[in-house]
Amino acid sequence: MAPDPAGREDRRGIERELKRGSLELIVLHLLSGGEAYGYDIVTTVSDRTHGALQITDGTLYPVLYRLERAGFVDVRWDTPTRGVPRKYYRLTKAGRGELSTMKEEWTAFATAMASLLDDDVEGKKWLLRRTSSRS
Amino acid sequence: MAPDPAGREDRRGIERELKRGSLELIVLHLLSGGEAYGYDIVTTVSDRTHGALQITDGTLYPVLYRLERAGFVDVRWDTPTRGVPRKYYRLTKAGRGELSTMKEEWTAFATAMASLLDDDVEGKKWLLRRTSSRS
DNA sequence: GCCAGATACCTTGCATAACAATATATGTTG
DNA sequence: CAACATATATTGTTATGCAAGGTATCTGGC
Repeated sequence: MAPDPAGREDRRGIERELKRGSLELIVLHLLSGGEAYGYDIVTTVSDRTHGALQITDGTLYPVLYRLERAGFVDVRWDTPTRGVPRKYYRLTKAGRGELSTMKEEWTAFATAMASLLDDDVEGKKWLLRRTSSRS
Repeated sequence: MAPDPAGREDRRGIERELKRGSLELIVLHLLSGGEAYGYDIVTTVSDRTHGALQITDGTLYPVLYRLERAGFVDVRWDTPTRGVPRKYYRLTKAGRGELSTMKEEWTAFATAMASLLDDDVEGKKWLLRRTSSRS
């Protein structure tokens, strides 16, 4: 809305990179609650995460297209006589399988990261491969 | 070590994408335990995560270069009369600040993801923006 | 009727980063 | 001296998030 209040666009956050590979999982997960259309998903993601996660429509539509191509979602056009046409997406069986797989992969990754970061690196030393014994 | 036991390399995993933006954090974190050189970091990452996280040297060196350029690490060449020359990296003050920032960003992201995925999406319905009251 | 803004979809081009492949040089071992 | 491990570096490929632009419909104000 606001055209960027103050200089915050320079916060070249890593967030953009973090989303990589997570968006498909997010969309698949949200669709497991029933069919939905693109514009709704955009706002719902921001909603459910209280703004912590945000995606733009320019990002989402390619994601949906990828999911459709891969056979993970089915598409249905809703073109009412009155009202803007909407494209509804619904999980397929393969989509549920993929959701399950991606969830596991994400959890494994997050777990590995968390254990790495929680690690007290101060105490531990490096592998200390020695080329010559300096003893 | 094992040159890929069975057909698993076709698992065009999302893992590659998940690492996006996390590697710098990982490297900074590991360096907080003291100086280290590139080759060592590669094996240490795999080591500390029990193989769950792996990076190649072709990936790491650009990361280190980026960190150096940004002023987050200092570099020191070690060229012994005997032995392969090594390039040692050490966190700068700015590097510690960045580490702290990235850690927070990563945690915020992971938390948002976790809460989203743990969410019982079945029960919740979509925002249900209605164009016309169908009552 | 007309204009502004919200809704809803779609596409193009750019920047970034992970990685395979490749190259170089040194050290070690048989 | 050949083979392998150590150690650093670069190039080209590829994937994807996103800004920026576009189209079309509906609603409300005047």
